[in-house]
Amino acid sequence: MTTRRSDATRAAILAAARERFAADGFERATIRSIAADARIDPSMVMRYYGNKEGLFAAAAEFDLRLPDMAEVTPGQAGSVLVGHFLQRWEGDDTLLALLRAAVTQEGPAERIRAIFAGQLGPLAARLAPDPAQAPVRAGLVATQMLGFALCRYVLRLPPVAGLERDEAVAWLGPTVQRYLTGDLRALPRS
Amino acid sequence: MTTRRSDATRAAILAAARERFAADGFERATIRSIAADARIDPSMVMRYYGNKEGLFAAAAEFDLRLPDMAEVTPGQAGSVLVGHFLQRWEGDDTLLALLRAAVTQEGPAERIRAIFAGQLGPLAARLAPDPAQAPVRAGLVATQMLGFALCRYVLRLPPVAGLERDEAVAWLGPTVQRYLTGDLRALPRS
DNA sequence: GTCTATAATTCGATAGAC
DNA sequence: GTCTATCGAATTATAGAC
Repeated sequence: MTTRRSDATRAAILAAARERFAADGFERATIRSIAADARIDPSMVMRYYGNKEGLFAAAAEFDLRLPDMAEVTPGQAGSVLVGHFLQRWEGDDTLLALLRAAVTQEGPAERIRAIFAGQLGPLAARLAPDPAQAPVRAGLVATQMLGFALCRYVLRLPPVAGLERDEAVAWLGPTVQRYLTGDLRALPRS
Repeated sequence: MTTRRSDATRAAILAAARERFAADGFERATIRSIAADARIDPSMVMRYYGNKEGLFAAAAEFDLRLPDMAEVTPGQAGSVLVGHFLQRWEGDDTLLALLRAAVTQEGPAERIRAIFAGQLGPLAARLAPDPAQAPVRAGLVATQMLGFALCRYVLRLPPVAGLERDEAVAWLGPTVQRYLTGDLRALPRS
């Protein structure tokens, strides 16, 4: 029994949940509104996912799908990564839902920590001059990428929200590159 | 009548509000809990601030107190600014309250936009090679500083939360420096 | 100024018919 | 599987006594 008759309904619920959680955050997104969007009864949500936290957990499964850096020139890793992040962020509501929820809920915060440590960490470990620095380097990349997403998609700071994608890559790429592979003592030319 | 007998009470309410909003976010921080912390009756909060939004607005007044960069070598602006931000963030709950609330409330989001545009923008205008680029440069600085605060104080990503202040300045300083004064085409050495 | 009492909503969650 | 009805809890906000 790999497929159930209710799979379509469950998928509709998750899609609506991702949209609502992304747009409103965890508290303000209500089970009632999610059910209305999915055109099903609110009690179905409880039946399938137990409670609101269970629904969020199911809706917030996420894979960064980081590109294989084997075919990328080491010096281009920063730009490639920034471009990938922007694409990943704009094509899917999940990261936005996760970010909005993580600010007030411990569960989603832990999920974000797991995603960045578990998926970005290994990439940093392969690129960093000293593998022992990988966690810090991955963390620094997270500060810049999450900060950019925060300002662009959540706070909508006009100058940041208005950047074209290639402008964003041009500005953030070197930053991420330095966090991944740069020497702490090698300061950029002013 | 520049002072009122109720000023002490009002100040106690605002201090408690900042703590609760910073720790719990806008929705989960309740007027009841804030009043309990301030050891006054919940109805006093309504009397003084009208409603929950009015209370938040009063509690979230904030001045970045950016240092006068006149006495700083232009090349040190990034590090000085990063150090100042960290200090400002750790000594006051207001920015944390503002960030947590801004993720789900439009009012606080607008407040953050105003703070960064109105206070960081002018500084960027004086330091940027081309004043026309000042808004974008200030916005980029915001992405890095807010992203760092998000990862360190809200999400508590271990590698970021564990950084010493001077380590943070050493990593972020050059990034902010480049956003403020760097040439887009001058990439840092890898 | 301060407090009690309560109105008015809203929401998560449950019980149970069909 | 689907829906109705509703419970129980929590919250903002108001009215009014003292």
